[in-house]
Amino acid sequence: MSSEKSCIVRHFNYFHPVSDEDRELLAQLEDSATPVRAGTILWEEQDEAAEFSTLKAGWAFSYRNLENGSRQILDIYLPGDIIGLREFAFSQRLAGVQMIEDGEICFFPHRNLVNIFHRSFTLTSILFAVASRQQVMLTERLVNLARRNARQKLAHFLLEMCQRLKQTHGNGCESFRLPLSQEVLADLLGLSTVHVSRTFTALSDDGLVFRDRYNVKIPDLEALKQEAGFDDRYLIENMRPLFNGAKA
Amino acid sequence: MSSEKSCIVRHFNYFHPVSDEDRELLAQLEDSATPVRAGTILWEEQDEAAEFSTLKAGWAFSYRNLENGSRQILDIYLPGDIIGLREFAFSQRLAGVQMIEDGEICFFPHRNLVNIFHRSFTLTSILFAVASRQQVMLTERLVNLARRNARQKLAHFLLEMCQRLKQTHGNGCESFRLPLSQEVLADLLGLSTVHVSRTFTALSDDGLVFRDRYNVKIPDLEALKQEAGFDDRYLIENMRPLFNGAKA
DNA sequence: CGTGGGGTTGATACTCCTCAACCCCAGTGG
DNA sequence: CCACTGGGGTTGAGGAGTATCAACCCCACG
Repeated sequence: MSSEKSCIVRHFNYFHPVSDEDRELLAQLEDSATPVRAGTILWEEQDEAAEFSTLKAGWAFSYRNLENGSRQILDIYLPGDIIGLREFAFSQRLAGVQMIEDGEICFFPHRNLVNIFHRSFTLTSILFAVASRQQVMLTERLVNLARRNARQKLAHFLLEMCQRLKQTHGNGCESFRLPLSQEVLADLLGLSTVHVSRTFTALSDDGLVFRDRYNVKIPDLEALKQEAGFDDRYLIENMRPLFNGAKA
Repeated sequence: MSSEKSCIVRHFNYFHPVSDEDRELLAQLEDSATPVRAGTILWEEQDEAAEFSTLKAGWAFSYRNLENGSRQILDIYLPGDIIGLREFAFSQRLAGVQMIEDGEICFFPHRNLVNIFHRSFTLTSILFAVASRQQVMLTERLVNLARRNARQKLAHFLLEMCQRLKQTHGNGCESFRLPLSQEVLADLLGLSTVHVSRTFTALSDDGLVFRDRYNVKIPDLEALKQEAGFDDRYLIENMRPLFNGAKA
């Protein structure tokens, strides 16, 4: 299971078991994994968009550069995540993607996606679920950016990350590694780096979050959830009922 | 074409021509249109999610209510739009939906979506494209909320709406109807109603936007696009290349 | 003719930004 | 082994942008 041939299967299995046949189909359609160094830009805005990719190892993020020189980070991608589904209906990239750490990625041409639609009902449903989940996460981030103050934004983001890490890598939330500089956090949360720093010290003064380099400690999870207005339901999808009722 | 039997086909045709066979399939799977009054709540957060719906007539919006009493509006839906795709992988609604004006909607059970995956490759691809487009629009709104000031937020939103209206209903942008109160605009843009009012008067003083009740006039489109940092590429999807290359 | 929803305007307060100085530390070359 | 350098982070002072509260206006509607 850990040395899975396909990049994507591990991620898919989280949604629904993948048959051997489907597993074979996936392996056949995706390109082989290639290593990428930290800082590498996988693609930039306005590049041609003809494939998506899956992260086999390492972290990455997608971003938009604005007219005024600022940058908005849109997603953080963890190992197993699918990158670039967004542009399926477009011929150009609408956001750039950059590696945060060394890693490995597989490319998967859009036209092969269409092959999946032809050949596997299960994989199609899973892909749709992945897109659905991404949209829901985006929605939650939108609310976070629009309606919460710096303290809540930061707390909410940390909780989202530790929940995601828990789901896919089994870490706990009390203490986890978060290899993001305060600049990245600022661009992610729509804040200045200065204010991110201040917010961390404020949260630390209140005993809610302790950050040392890339290590984050959350001693009282419930207290922080309260502070952030965090409700993890948006990260807990469940598509089994759909499958159960629909085979007929 | 205007008196289309299916709610959804008109929307789909915008992405790719729909065959008679597919047209029949859709008609068969969706429930019949039912009229709904302005203000009706189609569903609320945490309701069971087992279907999505298509707007045949009227405007609607989706929203999230926050702990602190504020409300964030997530999307504005126009006639022809699909509502609730977001929750495909979830068993609960994550956002409520309310009608802005009298209209008509069709419901479409999730499990029928799965039937489409089984039976029509073209419709599956279009559905995926619709999800893709929705995600892209959400992304652009996220950037708008996170990185722009009130003036730009409002300008950007007005431009997005008039572009969408142009695409689906053939209006021009110089003058169009926008049946949204300043309270709705505030909840949409993450502002207070007071500041929305001030921003309108500021834009009007500068000759960029004139609003009278629900009518909006934009005398100089280019000037406003400049002001807002608006680039319409995110609204102009194009999935034809995909189809052309993938049939084999 | 009163009532209420929607919008405008003014005064004040708070959140977060910007600029600038400074610190810490790891890596590099002499 | 030490001095230099640069990236990342912290702290302070001042200012921009937007929120909040409150009063008021307008007008459609019963």
